[in-house]
Amino acid sequence: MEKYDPKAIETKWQRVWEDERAFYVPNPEPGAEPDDEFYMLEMLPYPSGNLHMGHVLNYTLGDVVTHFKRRQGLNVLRPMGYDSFGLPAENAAIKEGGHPREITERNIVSIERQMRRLGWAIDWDRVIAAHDPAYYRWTQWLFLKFFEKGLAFRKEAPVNWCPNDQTVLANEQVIDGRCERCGAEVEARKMEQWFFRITAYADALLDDHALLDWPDRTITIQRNWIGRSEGAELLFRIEELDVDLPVFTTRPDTVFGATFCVLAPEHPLVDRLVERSPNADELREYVRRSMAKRGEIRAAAEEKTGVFTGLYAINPATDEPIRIWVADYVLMEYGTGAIMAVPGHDERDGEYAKKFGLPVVTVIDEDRVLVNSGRFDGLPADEAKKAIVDWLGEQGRGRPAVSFRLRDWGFSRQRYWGCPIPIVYCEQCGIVPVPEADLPVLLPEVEDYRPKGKPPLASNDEWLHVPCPRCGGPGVREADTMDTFVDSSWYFLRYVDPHNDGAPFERWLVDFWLPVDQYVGGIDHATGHLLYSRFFVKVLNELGLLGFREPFQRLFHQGWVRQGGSKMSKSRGNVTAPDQLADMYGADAVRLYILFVGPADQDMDWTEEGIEGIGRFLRRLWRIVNEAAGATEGGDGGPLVRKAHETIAKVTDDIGRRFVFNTPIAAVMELVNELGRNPSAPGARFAAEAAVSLIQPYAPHIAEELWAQLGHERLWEQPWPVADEAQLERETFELVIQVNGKVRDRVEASVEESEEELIARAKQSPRVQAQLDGKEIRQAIVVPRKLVNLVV
RNA sequence: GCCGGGGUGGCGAAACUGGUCAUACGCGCCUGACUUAAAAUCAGGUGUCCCCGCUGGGGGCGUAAGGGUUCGAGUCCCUUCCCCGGCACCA
Repeated sequence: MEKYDPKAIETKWQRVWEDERAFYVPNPEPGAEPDDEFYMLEMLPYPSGNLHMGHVLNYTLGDVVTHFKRRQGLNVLRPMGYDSFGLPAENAAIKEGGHPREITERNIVSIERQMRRLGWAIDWDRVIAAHDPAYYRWTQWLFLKFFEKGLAFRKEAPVNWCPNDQTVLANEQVIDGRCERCGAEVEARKMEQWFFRITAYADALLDDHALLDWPDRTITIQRNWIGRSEGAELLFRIEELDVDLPVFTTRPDTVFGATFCVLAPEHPLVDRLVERSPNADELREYVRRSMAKRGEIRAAAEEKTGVFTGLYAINPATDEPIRIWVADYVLMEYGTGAIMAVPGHDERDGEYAKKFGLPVVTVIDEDRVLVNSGRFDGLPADEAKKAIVDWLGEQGRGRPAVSFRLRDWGFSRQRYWGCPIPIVYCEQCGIVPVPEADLPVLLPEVEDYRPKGKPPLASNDEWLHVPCPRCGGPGVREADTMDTFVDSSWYFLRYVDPHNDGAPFERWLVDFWLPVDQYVGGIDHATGHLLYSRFFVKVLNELGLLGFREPFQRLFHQGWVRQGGSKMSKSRGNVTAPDQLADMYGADAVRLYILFVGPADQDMDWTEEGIEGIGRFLRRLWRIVNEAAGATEGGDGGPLVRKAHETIAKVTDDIGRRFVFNTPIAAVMELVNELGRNPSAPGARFAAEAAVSLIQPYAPHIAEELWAQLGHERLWEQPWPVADEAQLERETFELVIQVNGKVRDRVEASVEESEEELIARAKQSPRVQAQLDGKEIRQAIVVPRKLVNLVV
């Protein structure tokens, strides 16, 4: 028997698979109907130079499912790509020199080598990269479709502005309110930006959760993020301005208790209020200061602030004049940017009223019934909501309304390394889309990636100034780039048709493969990528580009693999990179270990303690299977054969139904241990074959080699084993005998025995008799094929 | 504060719909075999307390804490404590 040499075996089989194109998946012939196709997808990596253990967990898990489903006879699409635009490469270029493209492409080469080293079954013909013009051409094309529909648009919105670097910062670049690079305090600034109108899909995004087989917590996170609130919009008349001020409330039942109104400092009516206000100077100063503060700073304020405008609005329920205030605890982004304040029943309003000495009226008593509410007195609060809105509605002073917390998706980035936005600004024509025929708008070369008050792309004058596509007059290109989440909102569609240069994808191909049958990725994308992609698919569906409404049918979140910071890794020194670990123990050991160490959906602190044990297991497997290879075929029945069938059933159920990945490994270990104890028992060969076959999705290299030593070929395409029900059937079982719920004895019993016979046997047990000690048996519970419980 | 997830041996964790002395599988540790020795490998042991006629056998207690439901609870219900994650002036 040769020694187990993981490196040699792994190189050998990886070459065989590549030569045979074992895991390349051709597209169907046109007209093919979806039947046995299965789309397995893991979130694509950002190509940093190195794989980390989180990647290894993510992609090994996907790999196990891929092999499992393939061997169950499904046609499995399992592609890979790179989310290759984005800040890290750009920051590296700024810091160390070089071009973000060179850095990115070097990293892609490196990360792909590491992926191949781990032996993942990937269709490398379908690789895509966000920064490849052949890809981002279609990102731009899709943008144009959204633009035509009015779903991509420009509007003014507050952004993070670093006064020192003269640039807009992404939220991720603001650390504790300061610029991550220079440390200057970041300001809020209003700028015109590009947005996707995701808010128009808020209800669809909520409703279609019903179509998904997703974890509850993810759906809950999305639901909270979208934040649908039902209530009413009520009109508070401001006579001095001759306008009706609309306010949104979820508590129209408390309108009789609305004793003042508050406007956000950004509210469009504020300017007009200032004009009329006796407090104009104070008000103007307050508005100026609040608007320079970012939202988080405002939210963190310990005490509420605000200024009385000196003007009044009419409460539509009481017809009483109430004071109008401007205060920054009211947010312009939510509802109408103005509220009716009900200090008696809203904590925040109450706090405010207390500070400024404003009147407080209680309108709901302890029985949740209305008081001080005129004709509505005595009505239960939940009934009053509708009644009051109806009543105000009849007078034209209110209507039912729904408010969302979800905001439109701002995707302008004043950065270099991203997808250019295909727009030209023309003095005559305004915002003009670049014609489809002129795509892609290639990312221009620039001298300096640092944004200096204008986006880096704008520093290339030659690129920036182009004739207007519509009138031919002087035009200026959009110099912002797109958020990288745009790139990743449709990549899963491109995989099915990655080389198409006439369209982003063929509709029949996406309709054939999608929705994704199993998606695997981190839960950190719950309110980002997973929401954006759903939005994209809904829009593309409406555009007739595809025939489904949801991209990801089933979703699984792998846990976080934490590294560093923990006691363990500090005391143990540096953490080894996955490919180094593969060189030390073999790829199979790394793959097994990351899945064996705990449940895949649970966070873990990375430790290398224990990978030795996997190494031992693989060497033992190698030895024991080699020995069993000499055993004769056949051997029906017997404990070893039964154990093998039980293991087949367990592993199949765990991966297929329960979607758990650590316990199948333990089950195969048990089988191998049993086989090791009985190397020449009947069925040894069968047990060895089962063990090898079952471990193949986890450790495909050693499995393939051992399969060959067992005299077979091409395990990767062998049908997944099926447990023989007949072999699982038992004639006898171990009867557990309990007295008052405590196990007292266990005896062998036949499955044929009746309840009475089992009870009789229980009573006969000497150990039971000792417990009974002459006491009267009041009841006997029998669980068929399991136990008898005697109650005394 | 709100929402979600979780607390099981020295450690990572099993126990899937309440039903086989809870702790499978692995790590670590202990003992033994092989060896001049060590490593590797192999075999055995490893919750806790107690009892006995003590190379064996028996019993009590144990799944964050307390209570409940049940013939039977790690699993279901209630209360409390702790940890992790998300959201957080959203009217």
